[in-house]
Amino acid sequence: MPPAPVAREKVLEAFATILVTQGERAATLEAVAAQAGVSKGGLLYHFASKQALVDGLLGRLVDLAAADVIEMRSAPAGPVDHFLRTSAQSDTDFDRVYVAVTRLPQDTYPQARAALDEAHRGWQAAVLDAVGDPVLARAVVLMGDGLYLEASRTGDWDADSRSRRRTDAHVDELLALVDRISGATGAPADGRSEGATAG
Amino acid sequence: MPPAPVAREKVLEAFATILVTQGERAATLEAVAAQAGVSKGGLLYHFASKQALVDGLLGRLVDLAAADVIEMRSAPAGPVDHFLRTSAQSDTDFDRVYVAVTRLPQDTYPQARAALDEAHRGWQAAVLDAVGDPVLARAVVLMGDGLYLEASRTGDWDADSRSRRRTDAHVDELLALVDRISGATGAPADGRSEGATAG
DNA sequence: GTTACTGTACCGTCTGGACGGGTTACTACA
DNA sequence: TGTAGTAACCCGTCCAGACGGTACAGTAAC
Repeated sequence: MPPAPVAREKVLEAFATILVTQGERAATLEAVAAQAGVSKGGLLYHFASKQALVDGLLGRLVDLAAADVIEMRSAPAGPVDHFLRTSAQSDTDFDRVYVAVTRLPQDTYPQARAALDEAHRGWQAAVLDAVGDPVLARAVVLMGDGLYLEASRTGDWDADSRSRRRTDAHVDELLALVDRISGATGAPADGRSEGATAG
Repeated sequence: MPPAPVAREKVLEAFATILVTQGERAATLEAVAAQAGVSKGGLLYHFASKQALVDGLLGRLVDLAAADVIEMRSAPAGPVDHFLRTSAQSDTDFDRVYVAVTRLPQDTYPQARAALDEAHRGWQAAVLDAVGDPVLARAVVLMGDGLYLEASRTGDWDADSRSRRRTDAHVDELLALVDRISGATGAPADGRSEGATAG
């Protein structure tokens, strides 16, 4: 086997990072290559065009989203806890890629919208199974999106998460709120959403 | 008085529209001028540089945000109703400008983050006054952001809002949910958030 | 005469993409 | 063991076009 294509992963990661921190404008092939520590020619070897680069990022998103839903459903503290807690983070691969795709123009890349919708369907279904009520499930998913947006505003995308604890406390309160509602509205189907909310 | 500077408004509106529909990349001076029906020279007459154009958009955002908070606080159905309902829309000036600024790279334009934060503070305060509970207020504002993100994904930015009714129904359910919680948690301070939620 | 533009022409820089190398890892055959 | 071949991986450079911005001459309303 020839040398493992290490550049491909690095390029995708760099693309997402630049999209999030500096925006679509700054995400040029050269800038991405430089961030990845790869030459421009090396980048173009793996992704023959910018469209191919975007497609690669979208593929990565659907993979990570599928993995995230599986992780959600088997999370010890329940899907809701896992979902909201990770939504508030900004230091994992998945968060970075998700927000990166959010920054892409949805009109120019219709597949970006499709990928985001697919991720949402997975979340929605998992949360619904946990809380029972469709309206509450929708509210939870919306709050998750709000947390993503908040995290993307607040920044901290490469710093070593100094403000994590503060954000986590806020999420704890939200989880407690969801627990109260879900307890009052109807019995949860299977998700143990009251496990580790640290009241 | 010489002819009113009508081009200035059109340029700002065009800038926001292109940012939302086609992204930061496509928002070149020439493209903005063309979308506004103005010559490039005419655009540069009002905004001497791209930075000035961005500043103009940010100024417009803070103005519209301030007006929106006032409108919220005097809305017949209460601040929460007004907030969530307008968050789900995508056909008003304010929504377009808000999402447009969201699309700007926050690292490159720090004032964009400041403007967005200012808007959030206004919303948060108004919602808090209405629902009483800080955690619930935070949840509502997060849901509003989620609705903005959803609207920016779903599109409908220049179509004449065919799917408005469907979206509105979903918001009705969310408002009913918020009413139930706010009733159970504590008495609202002054906002009549149970007025027109169409239960 | 000032304000509010239109229109064209131009400059320096950056961008996506093409292209021609070059290195590494593995296989084929003797 | 040697050695030739192949293919995946990656580098560095080049170019036409687009970009932000400048300049300037002209037009029309007030």
